[in-house]
Amino acid sequence: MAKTGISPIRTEDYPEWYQQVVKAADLAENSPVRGCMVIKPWGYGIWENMQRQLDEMFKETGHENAYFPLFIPKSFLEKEAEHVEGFAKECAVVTHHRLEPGPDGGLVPAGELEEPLIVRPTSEMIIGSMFAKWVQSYRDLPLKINQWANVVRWELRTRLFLRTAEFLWQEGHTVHATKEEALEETRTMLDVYAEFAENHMAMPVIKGEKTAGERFPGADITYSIEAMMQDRKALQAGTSHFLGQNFSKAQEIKFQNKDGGESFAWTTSWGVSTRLVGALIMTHSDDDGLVLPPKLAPKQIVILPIIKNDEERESVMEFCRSLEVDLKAQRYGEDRLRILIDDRDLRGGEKKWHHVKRGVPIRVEVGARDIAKDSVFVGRRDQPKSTGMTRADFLSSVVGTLAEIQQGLFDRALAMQKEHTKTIDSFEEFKKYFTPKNQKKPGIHGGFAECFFVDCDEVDEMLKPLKVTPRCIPVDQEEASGTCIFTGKPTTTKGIFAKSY
RNA sequence: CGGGGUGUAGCGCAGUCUGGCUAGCGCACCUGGUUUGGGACCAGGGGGUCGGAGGUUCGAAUCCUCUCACCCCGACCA
Repeated sequence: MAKTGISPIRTEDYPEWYQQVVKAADLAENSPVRGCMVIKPWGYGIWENMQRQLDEMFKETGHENAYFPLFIPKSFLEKEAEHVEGFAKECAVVTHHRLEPGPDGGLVPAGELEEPLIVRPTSEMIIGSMFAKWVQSYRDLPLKINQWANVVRWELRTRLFLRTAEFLWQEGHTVHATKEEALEETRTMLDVYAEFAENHMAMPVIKGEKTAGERFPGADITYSIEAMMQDRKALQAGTSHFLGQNFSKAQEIKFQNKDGGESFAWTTSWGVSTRLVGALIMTHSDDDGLVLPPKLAPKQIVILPIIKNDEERESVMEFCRSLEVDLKAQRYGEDRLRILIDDRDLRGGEKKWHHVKRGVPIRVEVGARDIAKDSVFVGRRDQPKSTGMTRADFLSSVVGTLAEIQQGLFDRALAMQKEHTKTIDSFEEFKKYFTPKNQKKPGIHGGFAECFFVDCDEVDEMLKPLKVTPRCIPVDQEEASGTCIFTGKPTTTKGIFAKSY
């Protein structure tokens, strides 16, 4: 049997496979602080590419970046009732501002704060308080702000990238004069996220509206993009909220309109987080480790010099450096090609596996034999075999190859999503779909179920024992009517159901 | 926060039930050599006081008490 880069493999133990991929690819590790992770250079490099590409899309849709404080006065959070209820249980609270030597050595908190500060779990309240000052007239609208920040949600159970107590994200916050405009903004940003997921991450997603039970605390409408991971579970990869006037009323974000009257504004918020890195891992990676879509790979091509002895060292390195120069002169998408020459003093096989496990899309091996023929030996992460080709052919085809890999990853993921999405018309069939064959060792089962349903508490209760949740009500669906498979009531709503992260 | 489990070298583990040689093994690491188009081999070497505190004992990784951390399953969640 062929040796795999990762053990266990996906079908043996998916959660453990995930952890091993993160480790083998050197993306992140647990920190001394419970639930918090250290993002290592290779993992952070992926995030930086996501940031840069998303940021550009935000700017193109008329947003500006700003930065607001990490701390939120407790009283601010208390203003919007649903919002408080949603986040209160997972807030980190700062109550002191000084440490003093204690009686038994060590340090003890001193200087109690008059009002405790909350470490932001999200910034609607602190940003809204500033927006209230910034918005006076209809001429100040729309106000479209984004911030790149860290937030803290004191989760009980964490997993690297997928759910950590502290995570990095962007949060967009906008203010509009009319409901229609705010709704349009909410949907525009949902489209931006879907576009980023599909065209940059090569991850197919379903755009849809959240059910009442899954809505953001304080929102009137929450939209999300949902992706299928390789274990067929759903991952919410981004959300866009229409907040109605709930927050503007709680925070007095109001403006004078054209006829001199005063109106409450309409607000939105939307965000994606470092969870996307987790999504990327679980969408594309295989039993040999990480597989990266070229658009997001920190290095798209690694050049591996094969040096047998000191005599040939200089000529091989010379060839590699000139290859690097010629590659860097080319662009894939907006970016110059990102190249690494790995000249570490390691054995060839070991070095190759290092980059396989880290998901580098293309490896180029260059030894004296290749140089004599003016050729290179090229390996693709998405294919098992390497092939020799002339240096010129490689240089002229490489950008096309990257595009082909990017598209191939998307196609493969889409095929997987389609294969495991099933239309289901009875609760019996639904239960069967989501019940693993072997209860003790569930393994990979189920997928997405597409069903007619009525969004109500009764359905939520029926779903609980199955550990299945409504993921979303897809926005791109044809009008049709049917019967709710849970309640038997007539309905025109179709939803996607799945087990989820 | 409820149920279960685990803490022994950087990582993975054995030893704990039945207390007793200098606390072992694999991988990784360092040195020397042989190798080198593929995740090497041989030899030598460094590194741990057994999660923490207290207790029992002539003697504790091993027994007792307390405590901390992590993992899995629930509940909660981007």
